[in-house]
Amino acid sequence: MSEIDHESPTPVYRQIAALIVAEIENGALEVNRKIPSESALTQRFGVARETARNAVKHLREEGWVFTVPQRGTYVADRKPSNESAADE
Amino acid sequence: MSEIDHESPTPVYRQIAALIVAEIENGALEVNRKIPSESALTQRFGVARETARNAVKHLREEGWVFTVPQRGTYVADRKPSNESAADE
DNA sequence: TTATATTTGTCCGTATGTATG
DNA sequence: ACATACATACGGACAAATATA
Repeated sequence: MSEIDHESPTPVYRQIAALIVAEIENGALEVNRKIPSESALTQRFGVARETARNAVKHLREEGWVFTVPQRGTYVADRKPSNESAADE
Repeated sequence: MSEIDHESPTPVYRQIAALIVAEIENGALEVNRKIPSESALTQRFGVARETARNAVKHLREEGWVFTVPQRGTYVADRKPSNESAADE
């Protein structure tokens, strides 16, 4: 029951990115919390890993998340913060 | 089984365009859905690719479809709509 | 130390579809 | 009808760092 429409003019990776943004905005994904891993997104949306990576890359470029190599990708805080965070 | 008449005074690309318009109007091709690719039209109507491209171009100019670079050509919506679009 | 699992990083190749010459 | 280029999407593979056992 993927929410992904492969026939849409909107690229699949953009659709996934939009869904994640929605979860960030509605609070399902909190600041400094990990978002689902690439392989998790791959399974959840039934897409190739490259597509999941592309979605995350897009979110990164738009400032929604930041990625820590070999650790994961976390929801970015747009507001000033005094703590490092991103540990778990 | 091509519905194309090469002897007709109507250019082949216009005939193809008309057939696609008919499919849009009878609902076979829905709004925001992809229309057949250029190569698909090429095979289906047994014409050169340039001819297929020309048909699509004609449809675009008449507002029946819109093309998203590197993605495909889609049936346009003539009515005002607050498209979900999947954000930005 | 070793082993395993997870996660991101980085390559390879293939296919489709459009854009252009 | 040909070739090239680019964006998107899929599939696979291996490496490196991290975490746990």
